[in-house]
Amino acid sequence: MPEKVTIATVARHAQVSRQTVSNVLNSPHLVREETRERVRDAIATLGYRVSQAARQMRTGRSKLLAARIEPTRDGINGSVLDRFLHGLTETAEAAGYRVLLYTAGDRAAEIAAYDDLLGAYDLDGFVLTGTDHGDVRTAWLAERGVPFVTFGRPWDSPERHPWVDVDGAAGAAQATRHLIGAGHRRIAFVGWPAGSGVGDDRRSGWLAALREADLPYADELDRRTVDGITEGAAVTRDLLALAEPPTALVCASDSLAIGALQAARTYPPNGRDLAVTGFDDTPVAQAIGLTSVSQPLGQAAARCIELLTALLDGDVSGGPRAAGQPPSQVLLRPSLVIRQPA
Amino acid sequence: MPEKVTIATVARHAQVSRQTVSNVLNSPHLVREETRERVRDAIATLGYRVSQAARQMRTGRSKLLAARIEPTRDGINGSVLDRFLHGLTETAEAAGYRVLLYTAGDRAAEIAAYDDLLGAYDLDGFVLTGTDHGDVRTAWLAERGVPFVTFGRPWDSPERHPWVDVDGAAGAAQATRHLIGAGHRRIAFVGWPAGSGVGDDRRSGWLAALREADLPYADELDRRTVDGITEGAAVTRDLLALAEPPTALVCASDSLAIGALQAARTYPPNGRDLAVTGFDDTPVAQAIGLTSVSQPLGQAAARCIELLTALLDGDVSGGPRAAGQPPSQVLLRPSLVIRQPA
DNA sequence: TTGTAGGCGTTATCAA
DNA sequence: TTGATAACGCCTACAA
Repeated sequence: MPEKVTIATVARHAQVSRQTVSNVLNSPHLVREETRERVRDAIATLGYRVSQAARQMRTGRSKLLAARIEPTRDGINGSVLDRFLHGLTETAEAAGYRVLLYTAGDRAAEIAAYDDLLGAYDLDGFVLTGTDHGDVRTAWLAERGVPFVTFGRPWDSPERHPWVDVDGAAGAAQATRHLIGAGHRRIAFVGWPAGSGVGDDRRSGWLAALREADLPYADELDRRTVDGITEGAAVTRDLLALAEPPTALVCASDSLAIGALQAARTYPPNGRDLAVTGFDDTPVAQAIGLTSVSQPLGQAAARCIELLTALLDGDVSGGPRAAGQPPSQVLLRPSLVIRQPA
Repeated sequence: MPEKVTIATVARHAQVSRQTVSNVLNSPHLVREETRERVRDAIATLGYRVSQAARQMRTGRSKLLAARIEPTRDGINGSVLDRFLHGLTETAEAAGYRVLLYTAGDRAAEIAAYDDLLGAYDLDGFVLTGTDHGDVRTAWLAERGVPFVTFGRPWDSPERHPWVDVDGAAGAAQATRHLIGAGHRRIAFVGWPAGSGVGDDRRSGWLAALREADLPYADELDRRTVDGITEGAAVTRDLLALAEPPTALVCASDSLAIGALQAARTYPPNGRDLAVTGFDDTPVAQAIGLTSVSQPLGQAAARCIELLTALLDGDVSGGPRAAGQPPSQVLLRPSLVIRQPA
């Protein structure tokens, strides 16, 4: 059984003191080049790796970040988080961090999870997803000076913290313009109940594009419902039954869009032609040839890590954030993936 | 700024020595009940949590498990891993473990990741996914006595290690029987190139069900291709062009099944009726009303954690596994989700 | 430029 | 039943 390789093993092997090895690791400029090389050789041949546990005890930094993995709700939108997580892990690795997973049924459980993770593993920071109005989580973390970034804007509270988000309004506007360009004049919006930051944002893009093209706003074409395939189908049947039905739909999610397509295809007696766009470019959209707004999730994840590590490096103490530098915000532009229904 | 609560703080508060607090935590039976209560009160009021880092230095156990998050390959099958990971995290939490994520482009990178994770974070164990023939990863881990479980059977090598898997043959057989029950007599199989353990397994279920029903095997109905929508469509067009085309298809994945459906719908001149079953019950299947074989992923994840923690508890030393108890294997039965195409 | 001493929070060992 | 002591591997002073 091979002996555990510590900093002492390396020191012995390279004929230097333990401290010199530590210097090579943390402040290489202090060590003479020749010595440095010798130590690096020893490290390589012995396969030494610093023990994060031991380092953490001295420095208080664990090089661990946390992210939540949600219970695949809808199933369709689930893959969004999946791709985001993958990007997060990849970028974090490059920055010398690891991502720890946690689950939480509700906000209270999530805060309990923070407490546990912080206490037991001394996490360096958090990446929160799915912000909503009056998010209690950010308040809790900010209060304790825990570094964090959110993927999603803080929708109301003026709390200032770093965040990354995708411009949903721009995405919806692109989709709407695409439909207008294809000759549509009556374009409905199917979104989520007012009050959902994300939903309202996307709706505003639809509105803006209509205005831009001098198309009138009609209240009957502005619909809200809970997310889901069946809900999307129900709303669509409603819309198609109007005296002057829309010829195209901008949907706030792929789930709604799929429902819309199904409803249109089976609308009595022989189905109805209806152009539909979705949101999130999920695998389902890809599979059925649905035009959808694609979020740059890999990029978003990378920017989250960037922001977080910047915070971490400027905040070695772990104490409250220095008031000096303002937190950064990043708004990414989505892109429209145009497809032909298969 | 609140002082950091350590075992010493608790000891002072409860008027005992540090060691007694440690005993309350790890060997409560050694401590008199009255003292125990006092210490527990102190722990609660102070909000003390043991520092995993410090504990790890003494015990060598990190309470950390690792799992790989794959780059959403196909997009469609990606969500399978997603759901598995969620189950893993949830069950691990209940067992007092946390899940650390890592990525790896290929097998070599994956082994490098093991090395890093083991060296730096001193991980307690690994959950591997997607085993294939002659998996080098399991050999590497076994050689070093690192505890691990695979989700997926070791397909050839007689290496004995704990694993959890879903009975793909049983799933394919169920799908085939369902089609037979619906009156189909010419049922094709669309799977992956021979040599893929998972693919061969699923194919064998189709074969068995045919035999069971005294249906003849026809070579021309036994197809293999790379996974993907377009590939599935191509194979299906091929099949439909046969002199005696099949009326139903059992597919080894939802991707292939989707391709098959698209090909059938657009088969000249007016499309062709074709019953299709998929595999994995992905969100896409749900969305388009595809009958598919569903894997009990949450259960699989839970069994993985069970097996792994059992290993961990019996293997405190971290050394080679005790030869005494044979590793456990778990084969779960999938279920068929029957749907009507929407 | 390199080496020595001490301590981070915990648990194992041993003594009281 | 409880308490003192040492050690896990590392890093930050400080001294040489």
